[in-house]
Amino acid sequence: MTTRSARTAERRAEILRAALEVIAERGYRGASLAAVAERVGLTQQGLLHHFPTKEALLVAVLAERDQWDAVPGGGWRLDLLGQLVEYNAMRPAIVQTFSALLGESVTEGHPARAFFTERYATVRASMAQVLRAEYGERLPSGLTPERAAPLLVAVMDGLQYQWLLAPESVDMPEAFRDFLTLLGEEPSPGGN
Amino acid sequence: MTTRSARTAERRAEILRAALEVIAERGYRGASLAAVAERVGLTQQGLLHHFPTKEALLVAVLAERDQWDAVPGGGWRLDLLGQLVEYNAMRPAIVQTFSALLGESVTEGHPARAFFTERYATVRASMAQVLRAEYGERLPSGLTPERAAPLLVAVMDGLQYQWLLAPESVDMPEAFRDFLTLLGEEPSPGGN
DNA sequence: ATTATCTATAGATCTATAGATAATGC
DNA sequence: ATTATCTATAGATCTATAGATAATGC
Repeated sequence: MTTRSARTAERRAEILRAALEVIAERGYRGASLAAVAERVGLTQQGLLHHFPTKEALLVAVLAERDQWDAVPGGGWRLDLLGQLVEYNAMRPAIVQTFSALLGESVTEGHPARAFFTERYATVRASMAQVLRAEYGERLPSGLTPERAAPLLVAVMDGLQYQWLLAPESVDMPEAFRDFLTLLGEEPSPGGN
Repeated sequence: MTTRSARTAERRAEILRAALEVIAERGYRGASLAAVAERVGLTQQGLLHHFPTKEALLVAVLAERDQWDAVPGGGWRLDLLGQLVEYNAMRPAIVQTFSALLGESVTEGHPARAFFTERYATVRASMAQVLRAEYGERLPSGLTPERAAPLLVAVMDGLQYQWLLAPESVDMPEAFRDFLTLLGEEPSPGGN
């Protein structure tokens, strides 16, 4: 890696960071190239030197996320998911970016649609594996890992929206732990 | 109600229907007044006679939804929620409109933000009441109705996104019933 | 009279392309 | 030589306002 390409990589990283912020604030459709460029001290045309189209910029943002989510060594363990949610609760900008993109992605012809469709298929399969590793073929509730996985994913996403809209009212990590309890633990024997 | 205002009301209803469709396809930021107008056979300026600004049109769409959700006679019962989800599974356009709007609403200065913030506070409180009516102060899992309510809401929203992105892969009503099982039923005694 | 709708248009944006200039690395 | 960045600009949109005309109801 020459000095030159290292600088390019650095510049691209700056641009991606700025794009992430602007998308969090305005969504992808509302994020103008000029706004992203301004945040890194470039003109809009200067930015287009690094990413030839707006869509290429989005794809790069999404690709970075994918890398970010991949856990070295293979899979998640169930008890680490709670920590992931705690980590997310400290990074509202990232959560907001991807919540906004997910929302937009269900509209027709959105450039992130294929990304999210594939991603959710992968994440459901991966969560099913995590649940199987923890509980075997049946969770305590009787659900199979494949049936429980979409619920696990749905709770994570749904809580993010509620939390973004009312962070003081929704304790996202606590709520997620509650869900894990629901999935795996018996009612406390002394309960009413 | 005079004939005149009845016609006006009809026209407004047509416009709202068209706006719902266009928002489902493009989101609010991507929905142009011209596209909505064209769908009802009006010019963009003709549309603005009925709704003076784009934001006023959005507010009217949201207000209609509120009315639509309100259950006559007060509250939901837990077993009716499953039917609501089944009904939604037959109306992808409406689900898509509100999923797109929810996603956009977390961005800054979005005109639907206050609506969703208030709505979720209300819906959480309402779901807590439903759960209390069904289970009393503790669900079988030991959770209080107030702790379980955000999870119930999160599952409904999260499943909608997964279903919109992959309707063949995600059986939304079934998944929601699974969640109700998780909330309320003991593991089958004969389970492993 | 009032309501509904249209034509014309101002004033902002937005993405992307063309082509020039400055900076960097061999 | 190549890379980074800029100025200039084409070509589409978009929202909203102004003011005219057509249709409707008293």
